[in-house]
Amino acid sequence: MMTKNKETSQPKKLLLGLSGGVDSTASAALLKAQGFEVTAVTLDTWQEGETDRQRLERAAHSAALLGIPHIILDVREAFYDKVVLSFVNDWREGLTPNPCVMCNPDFKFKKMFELADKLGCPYVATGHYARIKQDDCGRWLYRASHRPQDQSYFLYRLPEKWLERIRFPLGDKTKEEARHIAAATSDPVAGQKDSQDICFLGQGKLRDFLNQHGLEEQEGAFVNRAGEPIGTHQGSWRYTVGQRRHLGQAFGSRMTVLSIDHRQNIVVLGTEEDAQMAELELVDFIGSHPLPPFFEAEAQLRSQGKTLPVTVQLDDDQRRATVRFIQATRLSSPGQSLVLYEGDRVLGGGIVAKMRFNP
RNA sequence: UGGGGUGUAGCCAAGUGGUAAGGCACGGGACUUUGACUCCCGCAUUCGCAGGUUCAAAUCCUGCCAUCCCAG
Repeated sequence: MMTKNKETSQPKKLLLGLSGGVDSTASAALLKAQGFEVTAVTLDTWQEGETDRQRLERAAHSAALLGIPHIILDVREAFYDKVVLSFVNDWREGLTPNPCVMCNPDFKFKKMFELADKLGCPYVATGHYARIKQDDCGRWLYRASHRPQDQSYFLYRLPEKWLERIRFPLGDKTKEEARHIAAATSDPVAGQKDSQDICFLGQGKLRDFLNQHGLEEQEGAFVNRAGEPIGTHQGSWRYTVGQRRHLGQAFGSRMTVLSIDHRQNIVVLGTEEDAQMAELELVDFIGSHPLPPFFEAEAQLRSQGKTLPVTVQLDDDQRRATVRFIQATRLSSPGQSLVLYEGDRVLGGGIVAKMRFNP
């Protein structure tokens, strides 16, 4: 059922990222109903396993049902170079990267804009749950209307110049609404599960993946904060800062990974009290717009994480920031992102570099 | 060898006559476009071994074994 919008004199050409999942399919239907001349693109990013083939087929199927042109873009090599390799390299350097945060600006949207320009599409859209608003300063990324759906955390690194051309049709929708809309288009898509781990891991587990990519595992020492050995670990790559389960060894009580030294293959463990941090340093900071050198904000260390009141001290070049938590909070991990909000508005964010624990 | 202590699941550990807490580890699931975190479920027919007392024993008795400490 397609109601052509009469008011829309010229169709607005738009390139939509169609993954074959619920959200992008619903987006396609919505955008079409809004009078956009939609072309769908599915990025073929990975080669392993059946699941990805099925995903491409579902996307093609949905596009056909909606009667919109569909392009499958083979970007496997670029994806590997840009996203996968830097992911592995980050791990090698002792970081715990968030591939989605980097993939969006550095790869996914980038590729889509390239194609959009080639096709002469002024607009680019995805099924992300986020909004974009404009004020005197320009455009800002906002949280989705429905907080449980909000994915702005993953998008904070999108440059402002792109926001003008981006449309997020699901920004004010709930997951249920999206599911209904998708169901009206394509049953098999609507039945898809939401959950997703790192998209390029396939069936395998993260540790196996890292292993296959050259991060060998070697037994080493668990040490306490004093540096005294208290156990044996299976290889520092198997752990991530903040982890406090599946350590592979019983210590009598819960222990948390406080830090990891991949060079010396040492994993430092502490108690839950040891794992509280009051302050951290961000690098690769990106502000949505120029920000004052010192300000208050709310911070999130995770997409669906708690909102934590903080003060932010920016360096002169606005590339680094010191974030102080009003209340000490459980540690994050180097390589993860901290995103700053003012209400629903995304102020910016950066990559966690150093954390200061409680004495 | 003599004296003392201890032996409960992979680890730690409650439980001293009434029919095996808990934590960690492990397995499974939920949550989730990141790693984690969190949540749920499962996990000793059996308490070093062998006898004995008792309606009833991991808990009492006897013997043996193992292990730790002290003793020159």
